Amino acid sequence: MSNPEPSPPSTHPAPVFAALGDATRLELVARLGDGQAHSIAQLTDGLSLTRQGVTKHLRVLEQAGLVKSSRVGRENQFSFAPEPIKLARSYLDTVAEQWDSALSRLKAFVEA
Amino acid sequence: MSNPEPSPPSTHPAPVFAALGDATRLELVARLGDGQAHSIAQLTDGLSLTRQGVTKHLRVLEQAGLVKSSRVGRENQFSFAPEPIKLARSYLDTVAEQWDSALSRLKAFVEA
DNA sequence: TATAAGCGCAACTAGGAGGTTGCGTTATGG
DNA sequence: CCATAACGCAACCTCCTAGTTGCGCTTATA
Repeated sequence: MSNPEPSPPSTHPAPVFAALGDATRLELVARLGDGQAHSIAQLTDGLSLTRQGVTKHLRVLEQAGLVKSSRVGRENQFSFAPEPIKLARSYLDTVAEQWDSALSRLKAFVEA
Repeated sequence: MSNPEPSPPSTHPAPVFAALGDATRLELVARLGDGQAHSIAQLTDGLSLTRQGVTKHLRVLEQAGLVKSSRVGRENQFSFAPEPIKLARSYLDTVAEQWDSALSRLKAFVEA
């Protein structure tokens, strides 16, 4: 770990959605949403998969920019990073807005 | 098609995110966001993959509830369905809010 | 009534995702 | 200084995904 392609901020939301498209990773994100840093062992606890499995998920989250890691002592501390969440949210906002305005245009056309 | 597991509304956002986690499917969603119904052949046009490939993607979107289909004549008309988008958005809002409140609690703690 | 458009189904392939195990390395702590 | 906790790396496995092709069925249309 510690260098799984820091990957530029990536303006494309698909990888972010893909990273969020897994129940285990959503659970990890939820746990990291407490603002605290957690070690891999901590995050593994309670999840029914091995530490290496968790590590792989964290790597995916990190490549999507949703998580940042820093080695402290013998532990690898992971913490949440909110930027991609905002990106994803604004994308969904765009889609919803496009949909709404398309609908009202259609409605106006029908009523005309 | 016509019956690829209508799948109950599904309150879990992971499948929705997974469906959105693909550039081709995001493109399809964007095209369907115009509020119009489009046939598979229409949606295939301009995408560099076969009709069957597009069909598979549409099936994924349909299982996630993001798209609805109805056979009309010899065409299968697909249209956008906004509910899962709202679900995903509210989930992202929850995460962001959890993050913000956790941060302000930490800040208050430090300043105390 | 042929022909063509639009589709569904099934089989197949290559590659990636999720998951495991085994083993070696580096820090902590008694 | 030695045991152990926390990792990283690599190999491996299974299953799903994205994509293709071939074929046959149904619906429009010239």
